[in-house]
Amino acid sequence: MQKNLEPKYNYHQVEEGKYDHWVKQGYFTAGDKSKEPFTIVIPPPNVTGILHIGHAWDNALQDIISRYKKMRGYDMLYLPGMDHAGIATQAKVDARLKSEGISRYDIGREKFLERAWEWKEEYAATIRKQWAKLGNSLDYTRERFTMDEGFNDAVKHVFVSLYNEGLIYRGWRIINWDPEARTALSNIEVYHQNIPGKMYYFNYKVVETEDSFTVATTRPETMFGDVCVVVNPKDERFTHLIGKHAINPANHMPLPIITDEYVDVEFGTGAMKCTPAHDPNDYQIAERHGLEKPICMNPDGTMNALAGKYEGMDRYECRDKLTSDIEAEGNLIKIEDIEHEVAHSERTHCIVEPYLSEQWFVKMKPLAQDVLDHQKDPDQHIYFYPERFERTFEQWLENIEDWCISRQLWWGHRIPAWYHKETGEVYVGEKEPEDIENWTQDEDVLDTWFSSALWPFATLGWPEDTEDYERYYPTSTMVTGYDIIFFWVARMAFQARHFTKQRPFKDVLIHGLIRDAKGQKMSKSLGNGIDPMQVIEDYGVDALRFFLTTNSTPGQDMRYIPEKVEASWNFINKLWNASRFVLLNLPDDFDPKSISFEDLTESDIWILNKLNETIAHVTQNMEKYEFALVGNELYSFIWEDFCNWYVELSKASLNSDDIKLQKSAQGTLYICLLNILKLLHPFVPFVTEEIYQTFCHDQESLCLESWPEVINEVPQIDTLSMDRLISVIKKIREVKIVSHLKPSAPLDIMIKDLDGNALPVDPAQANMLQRMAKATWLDKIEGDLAVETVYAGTLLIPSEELLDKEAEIAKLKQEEKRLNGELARSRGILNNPGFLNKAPQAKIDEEKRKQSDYEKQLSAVIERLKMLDK
RNA sequence: GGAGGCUUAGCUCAGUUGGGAGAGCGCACCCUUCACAGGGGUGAUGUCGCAGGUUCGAGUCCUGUAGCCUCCACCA
Repeated sequence: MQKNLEPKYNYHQVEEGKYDHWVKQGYFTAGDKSKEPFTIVIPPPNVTGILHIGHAWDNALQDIISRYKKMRGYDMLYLPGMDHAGIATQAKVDARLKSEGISRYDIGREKFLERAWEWKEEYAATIRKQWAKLGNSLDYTRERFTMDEGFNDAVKHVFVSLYNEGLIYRGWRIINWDPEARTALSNIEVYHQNIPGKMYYFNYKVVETEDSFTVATTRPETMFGDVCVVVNPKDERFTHLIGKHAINPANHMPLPIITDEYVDVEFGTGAMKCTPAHDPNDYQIAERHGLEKPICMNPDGTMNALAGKYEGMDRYECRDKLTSDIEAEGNLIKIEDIEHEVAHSERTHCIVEPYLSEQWFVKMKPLAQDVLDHQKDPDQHIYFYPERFERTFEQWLENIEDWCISRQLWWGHRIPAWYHKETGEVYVGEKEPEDIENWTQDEDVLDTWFSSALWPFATLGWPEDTEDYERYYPTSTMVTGYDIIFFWVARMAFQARHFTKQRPFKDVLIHGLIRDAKGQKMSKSLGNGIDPMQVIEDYGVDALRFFLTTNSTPGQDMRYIPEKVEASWNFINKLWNASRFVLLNLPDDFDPKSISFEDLTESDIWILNKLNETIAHVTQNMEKYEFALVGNELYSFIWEDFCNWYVELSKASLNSDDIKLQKSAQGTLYICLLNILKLLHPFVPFVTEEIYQTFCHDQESLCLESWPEVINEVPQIDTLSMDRLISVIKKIREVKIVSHLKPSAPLDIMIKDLDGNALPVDPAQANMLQRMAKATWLDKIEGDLAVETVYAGTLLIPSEELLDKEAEIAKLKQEEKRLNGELARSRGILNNPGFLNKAPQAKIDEEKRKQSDYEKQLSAVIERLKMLDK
């Protein structure tokens, strides 16, 4: 059944058709009840567009864990799905409508939603294609969407329950208002950016006296919503004015002058204007003093009737006009250029307006506290990798404020609240009121993250008590970026805690952001984004996956560097060629069952021990999500130990006439390759499957193989003698270069230990020396091309005729210097009573051995130098 | 104003309980029958940001400090 691999690694050909086949065969479908479940839910991508390279990274990590766990014998569920992404998708659909010359208001809510669903279907199809390209081992029989029927029920259930428990309420609060999207935002949907601005100083005249004083503001347009002027009660500069009134320079209305501890005497002029409807601090002051909270702006950021002649003007236009009008009246004192932190909308990037409005909120303190309390329970603790993000997570929960969950959008879960048309009574329920004609439903929808927060359990059928929910929940590992710990991870944590009484996942593996080669964040405006589909086109998906998952440590950002993707490609190419070598050297009737561990050569045993070591280390690090370490170890085992050493060494056996030698090399090559394929499969599933299919295999697919375990039949050896051989070979190569000999020039050698005794070389070793270094072993030095090597040291002595004397002396001097340095260090330690008293005995012995080796090597070097001096 | 990360070879980064500084790429020189020239071989290159401390011993632990970066935070 055996066939050979194509001479060239062609990733297009290798990847072709495999994924569809895997899906069709049901390899990714969970449900084997005989096994223990392991669950990963995909962080649902937004249906706003296509996947970017950050998704490719995120998914590659999940897929590696999934494939690994499946091989480890788990009933693996990797659950796919997508997020409706309320505000983002609505903006995209709006833009599409705009390109057709219409607005959503022209077509109305129903029609708009139809268009949004069209959009969703279109992009969902694209995303599925991209998942396929990436090779994600997703169970499509369980795919979910945050607005599918079951999910809608879950959302309603959660909303109604929290409302009935008093954990959701509706009220007037200062919220972040996005005037462009015309919706409320939660605190974490805004970001603060330091931008240049101006501080305006205005003259306020006092009504009752001839006094006047200065008030500073950055937002003059809000002066139409001012209700008072506030000073600190302890501020003696203003004591005589307290209780009097000042004229608002904007509208000439008198404002009471009051006191409040909040005012900072040091800041500004010490006198602060108070706009309760447009500033959260001012709102607090107004609450304390029982003041009105007039709103002076419209939802679109224009001024309302309160602004008088400025009504209808944009907020910034009003700011300028008003300022010049005040200046004309002689009440502008100065304008200062300043830099300040201003809140911007994450979505539209416009400046967010603190705005008094009636919204729905989740009362967060008790929910957050519940999570924090359970972090103390090891069985309910959510473990972050790396651990430091636990602090980020917990500190955020400790300082949490109520969550504004209503959004003035159409695309999303409509709030299940109705208002009675006559009585104004509020009804909240999963089903609409029976006498629906008397009620009006709340126009708003819920924050997207309100539904995303239910993802790990609602996707499994909750609130129904389904079989999947019973079996696969709580989930095992969540993989996501540090940028959405607050948006998503924390919210899943408290919703899960509250509704399922469990943590939503045991582990959270955090990764960073992927940046461009210069370290800049990828963004549309910079045009420095990398399309993963293009990378796959250029290098193949396996190279992309290997690059993405082995080049960074957990939680750390990574740069996209094309040369590193190329390096990954080269590695895969190396694997391909090594596999070709193995296949070319296995006989047609090769039977893995005939492999015997009885007649292995020293080099066979050496590489199999290396393999065992690799299996053990890789498995340990896979469990710790240390994929970069795994990558490094596999890379050096495969390229260095297996390809550069063992494959070359094996040629001696393969080409010999001894059937036993041939067989043991063949068996060893087979075992190594099979295990290499298994170890690499989670990282590079396509190429490993292609190779696996090409030679004798037990399973119909590598996807069904089990993870390698340490092979106990391999004889344990001290690898010292192979290491000795390797160091001798390296030395011979070195002396040939120093002596300007061709690598292929034959050389006779004698090997001595440090005490000058000739070491025996067995026929196998002689064979290897012949093969790897074109050297033969001699009983004694004779002829022109003879060298002797001193093992365990680094000295290799070519005969005089061979060598470049100058170069040899220079090299020996350098060696002498190094050895003296090492000896000084070694003696220093061994003369230190502290070391002798406190260090472990093994360390002391090791150091003594080193010292004696150094001494022997040094005397050999010195002796050699003396000889050359003659 | 809080919190965290980074600083190791020319570049990008590893370095898992403290015990002789690593990889990839790049660089120099050599090598094309025998899996692979997108390959093989040999080699050069580091005051591990700086200063203290703990320790017999610190790239690794502690304290301080500089530079770069990120997150959180309501200062008019």
